[in-house]
Amino acid sequence: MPELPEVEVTRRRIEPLLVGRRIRKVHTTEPSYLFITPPNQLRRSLSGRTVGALARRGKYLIAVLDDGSRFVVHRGMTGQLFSESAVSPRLMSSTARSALSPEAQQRFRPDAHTHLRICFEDAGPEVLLRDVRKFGKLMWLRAGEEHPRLDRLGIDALEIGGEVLFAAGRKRKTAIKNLLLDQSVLAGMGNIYADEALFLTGVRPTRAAGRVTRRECDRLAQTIRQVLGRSIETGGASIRDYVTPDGSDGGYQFERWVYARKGEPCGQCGETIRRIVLGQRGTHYCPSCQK
DNA sequence: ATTCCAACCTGATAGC
DNA sequence: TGCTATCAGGTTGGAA
Repeated sequence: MPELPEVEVTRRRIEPLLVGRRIRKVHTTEPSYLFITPPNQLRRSLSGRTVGALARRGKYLIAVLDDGSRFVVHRGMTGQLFSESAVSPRLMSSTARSALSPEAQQRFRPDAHTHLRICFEDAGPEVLLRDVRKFGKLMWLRAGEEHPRLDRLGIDALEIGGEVLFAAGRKRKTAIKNLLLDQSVLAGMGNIYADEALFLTGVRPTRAAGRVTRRECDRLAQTIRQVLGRSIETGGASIRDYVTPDGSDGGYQFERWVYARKGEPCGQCGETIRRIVLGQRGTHYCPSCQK
């Protein structure tokens, strides 16, 4: 679910719900693929701490705690981070929803997919993490501790320039789309925005990275920054599971040109949008606009 | 060094 | 209605 814009919007909006608050207690589910730091250790490490700041690196959210340790969250494909008071149909499964009265649907109830509940000393709302597929990652790092997942990240996609992109693509045979999704090159890029940026630059996703010219890299980098920035402005893309911390939807799904538009006419030329699989990811493009 | 691809997990939906 | 196949916004790690 969450690519850079969704993570950044979440960071900005959940920051006031975390920073300066002292954690009283943390509830978790049982150990699973989701927990890099075992849940019992996570509960122990977070309890009693006050959140000092909330940062973002690529698709990772990093809460810096008052003892210098860090709580790191990656939301994978379906991770949702939100306030106890959030209201959204996306926060429960459709089967669960259909069994409830309309009034009951308005109130979020922690379910089996709610893997983290952070309760605070003050009377304010809890902060929750829900992740149906458990592709997300939660870890706690002591002060100064490093981790390869963070160390491997390349330049933040909001800061990308044409020269870096061009340099990364030299002598690479892989498709330009795959290069854009490589987090060690461009931290934060994800499937939607890779497809959208390539469409707006007129470059076909299958083109070998080494065959993208310097000039195209300049335009591609600029387009990437624009697309990501615009999505942040609209609150991110709510195509499936993504909601902002208060439960409201983002708006970027209404602005996309090609992503999940297979079979629809291209908004620029009318040609039919195609879907192929590239690097195991659904990839969408206009065969006429993208060379 | 680079590229490919199975695996992690659950739910929604399209098609028959 | 029900069953089956396909699809989903991500990342890792190991094989080729």
